Amino acid sequence: MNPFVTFLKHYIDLTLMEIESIENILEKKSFKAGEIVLKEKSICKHITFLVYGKARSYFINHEGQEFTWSLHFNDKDSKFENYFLLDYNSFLSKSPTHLTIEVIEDIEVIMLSYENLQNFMATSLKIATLNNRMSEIAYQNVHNRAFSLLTLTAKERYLQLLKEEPYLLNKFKHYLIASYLGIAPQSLSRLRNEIVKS
Amino acid sequence: MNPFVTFLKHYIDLTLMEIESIENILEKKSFKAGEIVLKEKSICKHITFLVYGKARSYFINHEGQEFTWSLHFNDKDSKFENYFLLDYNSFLSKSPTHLTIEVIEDIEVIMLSYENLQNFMATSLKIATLNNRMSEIAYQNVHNRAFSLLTLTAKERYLQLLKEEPYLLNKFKHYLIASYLGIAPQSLSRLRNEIVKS
DNA sequence: TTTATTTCTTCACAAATGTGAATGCATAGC
DNA sequence: GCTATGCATTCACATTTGTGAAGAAATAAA
Repeated sequence: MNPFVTFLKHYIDLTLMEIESIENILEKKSFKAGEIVLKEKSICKHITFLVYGKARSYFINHEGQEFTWSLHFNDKDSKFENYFLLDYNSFLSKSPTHLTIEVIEDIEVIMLSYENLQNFMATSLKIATLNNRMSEIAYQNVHNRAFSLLTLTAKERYLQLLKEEPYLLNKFKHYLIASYLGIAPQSLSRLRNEIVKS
Repeated sequence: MNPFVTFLKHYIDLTLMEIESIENILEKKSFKAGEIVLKEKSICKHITFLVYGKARSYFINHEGQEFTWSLHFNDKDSKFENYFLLDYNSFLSKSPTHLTIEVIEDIEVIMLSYENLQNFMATSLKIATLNNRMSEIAYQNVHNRAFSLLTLTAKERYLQLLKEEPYLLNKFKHYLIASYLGIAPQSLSRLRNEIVKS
């Protein structure tokens, strides 16, 4: 079965007919390391589900500094947000995205276009509910992210990461982890050093 | 007409019958300055629409420090998030909230319970779509908040506030603005001073 | 108006984080 | 096994932001 459909079935019961309809509108695609899946200022027109490989999304500020928004991979540790290569904001409002999504290790993805999703939702309340549920989960993720950034120091954010997604440290370069935490790589080194000593 | 219904009509067309059904499940309520509308660790069971007055939601960390999550009021300048006194996160997942919502100036609100909303959505695709749309907007707000916190310095966040919601400075005490920006009141003073001089 | 209370600002100093350079370490390619 | 390259760490120093205390300004109370 299509891996994206398998994923969906964790969230909703689907009949065989529904599964077939969904599979008909999904598109499989591959990207090589270094390729750009979504480009800043473009409009995010697909929900892109990651089947294997690694990617990251990042934001570039006016000084050219990069800030990692999320890290993507698909394995037993993956959380909801790790599977999806998209800017929900741009996708929903058709506004130009601030994010760039870049492939770190060759990936295979399954894409679902905005139009196909809308058409499909119009025919099925069940799918509309699923979409609802997915945007709720996306909401909770970004809510937690904002909370951490507002209320925690860099050290506390690193300790939180150690506790809640320690596997990231093996999967991604430390300078990406640092950028994900919103700090300089040197600061991450310093924090790691302090924590080992204490 | 019920002010909440008036608000909803900016987002969706409603028949007279739908309006009547909605008005039947809405509840008007008042709170005095200093009262708590939503308490930390409780579950947020209502969408609470602010008709008049002022309130704020905040988070308390393990050291007792308060961080203002949002500021609430209802006038010509209000943005979507200013109208609603709720923790969408807790509301959607029925998890205990980390937020406290406190009245700053006597308020009147209109409350819609989770159960009533669910029942209503089940009978009307239109309302389900509206709910969808509202959670999308909520998503975009929190996304922007997280983006600012990740990529901007305190000074840049203050300049952004000056540009995008300058009216907050007249409506709320500066120590609340500071806490909303995630900085100490003294740091806000310093930034204001620097900006005047430059 | 006078006084009391709260908020805002300023200052000096402390703590956290950023920055650039130097070094060490690991890995890939030769 | 050797070398080149990229990454991680460490250090010294700069910058930003936090903190506590004091005074000024605004607001509320008397």
